[in-house]
Amino acid sequence: MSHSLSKENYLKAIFHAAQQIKGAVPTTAIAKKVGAKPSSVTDMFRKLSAEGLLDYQKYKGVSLTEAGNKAALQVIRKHRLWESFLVKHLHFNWDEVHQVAEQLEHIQSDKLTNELDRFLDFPARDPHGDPIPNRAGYMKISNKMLLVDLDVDQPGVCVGVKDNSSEFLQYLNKRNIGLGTRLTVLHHEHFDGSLHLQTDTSTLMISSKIAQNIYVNII
Amino acid sequence: MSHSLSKENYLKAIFHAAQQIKGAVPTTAIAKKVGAKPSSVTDMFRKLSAEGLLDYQKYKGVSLTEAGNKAALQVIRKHRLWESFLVKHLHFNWDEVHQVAEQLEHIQSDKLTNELDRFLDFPARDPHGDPIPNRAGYMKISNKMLLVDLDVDQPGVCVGVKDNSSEFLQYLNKRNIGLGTRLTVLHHEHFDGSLHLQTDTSTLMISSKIAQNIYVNII
DNA sequence: TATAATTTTTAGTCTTGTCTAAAAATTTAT
DNA sequence: ATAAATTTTTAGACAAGACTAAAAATTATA
Repeated sequence: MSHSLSKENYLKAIFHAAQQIKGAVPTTAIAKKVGAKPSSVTDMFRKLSAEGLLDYQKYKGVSLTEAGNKAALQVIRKHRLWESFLVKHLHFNWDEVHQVAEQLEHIQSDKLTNELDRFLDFPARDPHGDPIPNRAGYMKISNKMLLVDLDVDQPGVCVGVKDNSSEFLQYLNKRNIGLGTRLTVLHHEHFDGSLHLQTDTSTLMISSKIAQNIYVNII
Repeated sequence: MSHSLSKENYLKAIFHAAQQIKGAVPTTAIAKKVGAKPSSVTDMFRKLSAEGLLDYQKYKGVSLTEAGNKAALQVIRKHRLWESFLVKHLHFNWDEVHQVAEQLEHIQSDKLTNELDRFLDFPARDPHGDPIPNRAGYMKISNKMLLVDLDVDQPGVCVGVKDNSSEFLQYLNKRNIGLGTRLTVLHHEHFDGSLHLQTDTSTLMISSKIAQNIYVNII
């Protein structure tokens, strides 16, 4: 019932990739996510497939079986709970938690995970706004949209980010954008796609690339 | 500066063994502790020696270098801090923490370790009464003694255990013996070495073997 | 102090997870 | 529809950490 660190990383990567892509997840997509060569990924696809965690068809790609999906969600649950703990109790910033949570997510102890969940008072979301699966593996999907798709003059609130890299998060820190920040798009620049924003405290300009990595909900 | 999980386990095992034995630590002692065959231990001795963490002399055994000692203490620090966290905040009993702490002690993040230490308010001892090294690796040695060596009618207080196995700790739970329990030896049975004890709430009899695994301080 | 018993090391093998280089399949472009 | 480009797989190798079996060194015994 328990999988190696490496296998858990593959399952997690496949889970995340499957949410962005339509059909089966191709070898190269996972190679990029886990930082391995495609040939290594093929090997691992075969192993996980033999364990009943993946459906794998040569040259087509993979998808998670129900068992694989469940395993991936448990890893994601742990990752997000630990991130929450680090920010809430250990003075970590949202741009510092990822690297440590990548380690902590592999600790095997149901009691630890569930007690941590209780200790944090069963948080619904992690410090990046991502939903935390409950102990049954259930995670509600939210109907958030990308800032770049928000209509002009339609007020929104930042509820998450697509890119969790510390570079991106630190950029947002500098611009005073975080979870809960209210934003209104004042103007879309046709020429380069950049956006002029109004926040509660100031106006600012951000590039289209940035706006493609910020999730908002309409208020 | 950072070592593999397996290497950290060897360093820790050597540290603990060195405290019980006089001179160099022999291959077999470590084989037992880490659960590996002596030939594997020899291999690892060589590797750690090449990294400057051990002094190794063929057929003689090993001792920790200053670097090795420091590395071992950092692992022990993390182990004991995590045990403290599990008991204090996550409803773990002292007989349940070891297995999980064995995993958590390998997480690499100085910020995590030091913030955890602060969060716990810089505890001096873990749930078994063992001292926790500070961030500089300094750990004060205590002048505790074994219960079996306590004089008759000399009141003492339980300050730790030598055997951390859950079997032993659960045995103590059943007998209502824990950290802080006050004990007085009423009588030493000559025939089998067993002890008759007086606690605050009752009198009980324990075997010599048990008394050899309980540390006490004189009150 | 020889000889026996034990401990330690050596030599060779295995598994996991990775790699490179080359072959095969698929997709894209002409 | 065929050639070119890309993706994926195969084949063979390697490092870490462990194992078994056998050899060598040490320690204990008679």
